[in-house]
Amino acid sequence: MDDKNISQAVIGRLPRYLRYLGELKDSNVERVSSQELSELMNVTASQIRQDFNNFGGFGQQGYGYKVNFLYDEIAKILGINKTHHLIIVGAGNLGQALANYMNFERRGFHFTGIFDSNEALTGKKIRDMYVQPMSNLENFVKENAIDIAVLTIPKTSAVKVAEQLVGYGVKAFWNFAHVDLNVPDDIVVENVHLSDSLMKLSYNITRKEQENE
Amino acid sequence: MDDKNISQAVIGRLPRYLRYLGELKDSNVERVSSQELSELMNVTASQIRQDFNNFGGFGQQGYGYKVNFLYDEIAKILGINKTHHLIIVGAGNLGQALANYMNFERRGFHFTGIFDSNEALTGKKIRDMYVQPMSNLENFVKENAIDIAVLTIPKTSAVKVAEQLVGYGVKAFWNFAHVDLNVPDDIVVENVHLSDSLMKLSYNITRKEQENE
DNA sequence: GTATCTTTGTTATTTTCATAACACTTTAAT
DNA sequence: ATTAAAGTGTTATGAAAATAACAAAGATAC
Repeated sequence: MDDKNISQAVIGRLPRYLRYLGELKDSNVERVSSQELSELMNVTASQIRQDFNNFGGFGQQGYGYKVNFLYDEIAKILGINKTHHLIIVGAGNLGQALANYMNFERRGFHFTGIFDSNEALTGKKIRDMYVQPMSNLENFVKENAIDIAVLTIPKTSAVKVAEQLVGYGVKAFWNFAHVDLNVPDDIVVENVHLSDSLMKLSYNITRKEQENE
Repeated sequence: MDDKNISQAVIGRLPRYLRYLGELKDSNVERVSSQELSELMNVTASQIRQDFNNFGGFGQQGYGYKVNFLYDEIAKILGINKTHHLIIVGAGNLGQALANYMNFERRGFHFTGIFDSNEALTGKKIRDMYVQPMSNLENFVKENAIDIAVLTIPKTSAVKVAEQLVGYGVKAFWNFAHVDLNVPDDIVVENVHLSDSLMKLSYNITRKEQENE
């Protein structure tokens, strides 16, 4: 498994492969060819083989891929096995929803705390956890070796809070705030800009409408 | 504004341009060059000029771009001015959060209804709206000319519900269900697969960790 | 066991996307 | 007015990504 430098385009496709492989697994399918998978997923077989080969090739010529093995390998690449400690910063609508909705534990993320600057929320029970005030943040992050922060706070405070969290030792952000974080290069940021996504939808609707004229 | 065939790569960058231009606007900046914008946004000036030129070019040589004008043009391209009618299907954690959190109205989306198959939720007040049972769906969509459905239901029901909604006249989906919808080509789908995003984060953390060894 | 078929891994080609280069236009300075 | 500087639109080049092609490996059938 040589990890030279895989493009984010490839990485972005891995979770989808994993999803389909999981379904095959659940249906007790033992083997699958790139051809079959390509028809199922609506991508080219060539791309599938290229993608897998970035990591060394998981198949057997003349046979195909063993579903279980392939699934496990991709899961490993994605780091699903590794354990990380995660907090949610911002216990508003979205923060609460993610706390309840995402199954962090099942994905190897230990969800250990949720914080909000609005002290009216302090102590509110969410899932099996109590909202903490921001004044607890520094100690909590340091003591619990938190490496991931989910940012569900307004953009006005996101940049500053992210900088603070980096200072406390956080290594990665799942950023829902609608702003670009200002963090060092060795910090990982995955942005989820929902309003950007909605605008793309808007564009594509408009385009389709124009096409049908 | 000739609309030959703009790549989704370009479209995907437009919302970010819009965001930065909005900030410049708010700071009463009147003009901006591709060079300045490139430094601000951390992209190449060349890419900015190329992107804008897909739509005909909005600047003046030797001067740059007028911030207000450019902002409005990009907003127009993204179809922010158009009005659409939108419902949320699935009033669970995520559905409720989006109802409260997204400012649909400000983006030209008329949010007109929210539905859930769990009848215990029927009548629950969310924002200024009451959760409706799925049995209302068909009539509501047809009578209110709903063109967008936000899907925040489990993947087990998403595919079927989407097919039904297409039958009722829905033209676009903002899909949060972790599954690929099966809809005709003329239907627009924008997927937000949060767990995929989380896996990408996971991968990149693992990668950074390995680099630092 | 041999021959045929399947299907991968990998190399070659094509297409798409990003960057660089530059001619031409406008602005600004003297 | 003339010249220099700034900065776009656009063309040319380079890089990256996707697809196609194919040889080698293994599976299957007889």
